[in-house]
Amino acid sequence: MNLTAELQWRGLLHDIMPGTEELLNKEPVTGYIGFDPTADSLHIGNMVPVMLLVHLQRAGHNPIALIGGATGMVGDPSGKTAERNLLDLETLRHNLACQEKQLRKFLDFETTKNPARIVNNYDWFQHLGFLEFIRDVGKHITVNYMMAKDSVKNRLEQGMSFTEFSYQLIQGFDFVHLYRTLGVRLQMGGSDQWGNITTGTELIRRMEGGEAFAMTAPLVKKADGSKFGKSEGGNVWLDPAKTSPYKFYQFWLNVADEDASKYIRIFTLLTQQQIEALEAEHAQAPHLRILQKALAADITERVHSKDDLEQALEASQILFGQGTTETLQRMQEETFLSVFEGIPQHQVSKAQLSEGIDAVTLLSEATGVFPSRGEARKMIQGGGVSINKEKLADENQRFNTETLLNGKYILAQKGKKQYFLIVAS
RNA sequence: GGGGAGAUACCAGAGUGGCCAAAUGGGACCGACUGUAACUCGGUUGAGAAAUCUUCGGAGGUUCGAAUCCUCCUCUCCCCA
Repeated sequence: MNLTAELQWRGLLHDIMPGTEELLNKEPVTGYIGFDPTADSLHIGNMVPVMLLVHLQRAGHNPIALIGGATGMVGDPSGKTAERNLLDLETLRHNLACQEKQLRKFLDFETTKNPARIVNNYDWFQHLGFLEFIRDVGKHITVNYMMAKDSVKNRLEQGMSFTEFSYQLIQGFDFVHLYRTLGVRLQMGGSDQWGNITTGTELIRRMEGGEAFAMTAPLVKKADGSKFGKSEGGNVWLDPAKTSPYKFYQFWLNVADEDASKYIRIFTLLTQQQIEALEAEHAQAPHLRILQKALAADITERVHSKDDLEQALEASQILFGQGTTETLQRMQEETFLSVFEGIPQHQVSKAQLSEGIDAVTLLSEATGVFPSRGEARKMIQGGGVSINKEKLADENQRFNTETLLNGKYILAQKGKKQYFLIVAS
């Protein structure tokens, strides 16, 4: 199956420039996608462009991931309703390094045939002077053309700085530079990047008399129309320090059926046959969440590791399976810790505990699980709190060292899904 | 440069001297149902056991009493030039 057909059935194809498909079918093409260093980790939304590169490489083409050391200094106005804050250089550099490390996990840099590459546009922008740039690049694009882009048009009312206005030229010149130096003829990205990408192909036509192509993936949304990639705590990050593998796994496990079908196509490399088989199986017994489990397992293993996946599975089993106070008590400390590695931890002093402590104080003042006593009390009264998997009926119930699992831990639970580990020390 | 409108809790948005810890909607969290769903329904959403205390852009003031009135400051938006 060729690349465009593959992307098509996976729901990864939104817009494609005429001639792109023909080019891809004819010869190996070098294509790139830019990543914006706004944070020190990629999040799952960034996995869409990552998958585009993965598919590009699997189809025998040459993928390049561009990290935006220069573009990150300016700030992409696409999809933004207000002017962005600039990042300082140090943050930027740190973010770039972190993202690069993550990108390396998904692409094959070792193959001799069509190895992936990473480039940083700061490398070619740092020595390019402003006069030189507006003379050599800016001369080829009219302000009228630039204003017609949605990213600019949408901001005309509220205003936008010259800095952000010029963003598309910077990104457009990346394309020119890569066209010249590495023979890049394709740029991909999210659908919000279409405007920036076409400024690039336009520049290539005018500056080089060359032809370059574009392809974008749709913006991923949830079935209910809300934004994809957020969980209670905010973004779902690839960095295990920001989103633990357990939480990461749980995020995917909890997606709606409709979304699971969609996401498994987008984020995994399972074949159409495999996916359809899973869907058929899922339809037989939706409560087993076959699709969600397959999706969560596949992506957790690829983003983190097999070990991380196994621990996430084990933790999920204990937390949501038949886990009782007894099973918790029987667990070895080592297993216990590895299972609960990803959940938030709070400290309590052993001395305080051995004197005996009531539930409200334990969960608020002593540990900070709840920000105030009132909130802890209300939640307990509402039947929303469990200790060591046992529902707390009385806010005045007292605890002491007897409560500790393995002589050290208390497992607190707010609602069904939010766990907190209280460590006595 | 001229004229006008406004700033209220996570967001939107009422309230224009006491009955206001502040309507209503959304969001968030909890509960019931369920598939660790969706839908629906119920509860909670400044702190405190309570008395009470701290909140309505900021600083002062008037008043027995201020989100509400006055003064100054900061910021935002709209219209005209």
